[in-house]
Amino acid sequence: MIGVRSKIWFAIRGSPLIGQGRRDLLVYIDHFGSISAASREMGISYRKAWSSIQAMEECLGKKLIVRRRGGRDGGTASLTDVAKELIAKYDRVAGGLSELIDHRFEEVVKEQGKIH
Amino acid sequence: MIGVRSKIWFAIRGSPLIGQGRRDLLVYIDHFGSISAASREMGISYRKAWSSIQAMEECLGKKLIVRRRGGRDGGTASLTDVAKELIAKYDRVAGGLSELIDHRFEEVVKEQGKIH
DNA sequence: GAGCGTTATGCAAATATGGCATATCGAATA
DNA sequence: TATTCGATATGCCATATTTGCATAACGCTC
Repeated sequence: MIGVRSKIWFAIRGSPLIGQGRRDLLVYIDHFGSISAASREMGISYRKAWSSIQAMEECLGKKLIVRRRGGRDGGTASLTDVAKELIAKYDRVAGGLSELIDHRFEEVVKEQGKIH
Repeated sequence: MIGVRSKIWFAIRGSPLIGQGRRDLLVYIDHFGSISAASREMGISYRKAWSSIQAMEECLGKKLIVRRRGGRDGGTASLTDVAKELIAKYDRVAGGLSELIDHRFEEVVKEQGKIH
């Protein structure tokens, strides 16, 4: 019935840089080679994906995506080294945390009380 | 420059029940004896505090605050046992987590890389 | 029953979010 | 060099969420 949820994100001067959703977006772009394919696979609009990338790059002040317009396939996108480093660091900080929190939660909630 | 932030909250059927902000609000109400004094001390509007309480009670289906209107002081508010139990359980799940995350973050960020 | 400060709530303004439509681009192809 | 294609890029608007303002309702005290 009652459950626990959590979010973790990097921020610069209070503005969000990257969280789980944006991290996933970067990974998808890396895998599919374009922003549009990545957003399609994730089930989000291209507009949203593009806005997320824009926000990340503006926040960090560095390019995360190499964009190429034109070509037979219309264009492609790939990650910069900075983006790959960002993903790796985020994963190392956030990794396993939700499992840890879930475990703590089970310990606490299985006790007697008015809340179940 | 770059930092890490996190949130943890309890939810019921996807809708948020309690997070750090609402937890603090309950503690302030317990301490000051009224919703209005609590919101004043927290620097939030009474409207926001009231809405938060409403949302929590509706989500959980149990009363968290005993409200009394009228009287010399205009009215008072205090916590039910359910509210106290909720605070205690939240604290035991969320307690120390931000320190743990901060520690992990320092470990990761102090390494060499393009991101500082 | 008048006064007081609280609880309670409608409503509008401000802000954030998300989708639609369309312009723009440039390598490949003919 | 002109056409084609699918991707990138972006303005605009509808919707949802958040926030604050104003005010009503309450009931104990005096």
